[in-house]
Amino acid sequence: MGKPLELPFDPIDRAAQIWARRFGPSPSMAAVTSIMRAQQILLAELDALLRPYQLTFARYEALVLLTFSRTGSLSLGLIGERLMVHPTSVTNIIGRLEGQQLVIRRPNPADGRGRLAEITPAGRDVVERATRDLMAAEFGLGSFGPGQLKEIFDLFRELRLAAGDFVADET
Amino acid sequence: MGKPLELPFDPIDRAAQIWARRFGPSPSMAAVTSIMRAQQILLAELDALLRPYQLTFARYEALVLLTFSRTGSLSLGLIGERLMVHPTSVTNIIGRLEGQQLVIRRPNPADGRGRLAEITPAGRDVVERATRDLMAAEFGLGSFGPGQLKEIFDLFRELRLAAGDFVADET
DNA sequence: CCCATGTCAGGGGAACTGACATCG
DNA sequence: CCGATGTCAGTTCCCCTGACATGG
Repeated sequence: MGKPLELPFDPIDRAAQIWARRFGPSPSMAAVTSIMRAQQILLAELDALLRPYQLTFARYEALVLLTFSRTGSLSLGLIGERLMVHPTSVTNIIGRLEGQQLVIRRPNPADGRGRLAEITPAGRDVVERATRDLMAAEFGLGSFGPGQLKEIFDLFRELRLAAGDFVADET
Repeated sequence: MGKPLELPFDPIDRAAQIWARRFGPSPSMAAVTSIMRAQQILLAELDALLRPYQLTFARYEALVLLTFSRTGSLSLGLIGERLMVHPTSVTNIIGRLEGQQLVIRRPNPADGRGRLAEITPAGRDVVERATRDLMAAEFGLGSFGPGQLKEIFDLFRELRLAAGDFVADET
């Protein structure tokens, strides 16, 4: 994780002030910068928590998704769709998980072109333990209360909706 | 940018529901996943806006920081501190900007070990034009109102503070 | 001598493009 | 034949570790 810098001021807030004098106020600029930094902090923390299991957050997400399926197996295309990652990234992620024996690739009986990724018992075990650690660490969001967490989710749900990730259904 | 998937449901929300049945409710999980996705969407959009100028967001930030300094030049160490990036990443970023003639490296008169990165007129010109584009696009956050932007900033300011990026001073 | 600054080499991980074999 | 599914090769990018030369 990025070492504590302990600057005597908020660098993003300071940049926003100079920015306002130079280009005019732009609340979006401060907001987007803080989102970038927050993601960086969180990803570093999650990856550190997952390192003992030789997992990255992306690979962890794929494993969890597999445990959610009834048969423990999903086609690669569907995995990419749910996790919103590029097809070649799915190939890469599943390939690494297979190398770790946490997943095996099987032909898709329902479609000769496709292949299924199936989680192994070892994979289930790793998910179980890693999940315990992540939940204990509150996914790096321990500084927030339940209300704030919902606030974050709701705010970004709008953004994801506007970006076309999904179409609205539930209110 | 990731093509619009247009799923008929919110994949993160669905995962959160299954998660709750499996491991118990974890609002942090849904929140952190949505932050990751939001950052991915925003970064893709910013990079697309900056592509005509051959810039990434990281390089753009460095250029902007240089325009903020009185002399148009800063030591590499200070750049890394303000942008919160690793020293070797600073070397890389400045090296690329130098290759694009947007920056030049000069010896630091105040410290024989150090070097200054100084923005060139071409660099200032690119910042000017890129900034116009980014502001017109509201940094990808056009779906938010001013109140929501401040909300985002304030929420993540807490997180950055907790992570030790800086120490509180201003209210 | 110790430490700070910056550089280089190298590895890991992820994203994307383009091309391709395979099969529906 | 057209199109979807995965894969592979190759590129870019960012992050980090370790080693190092240089100078305070």
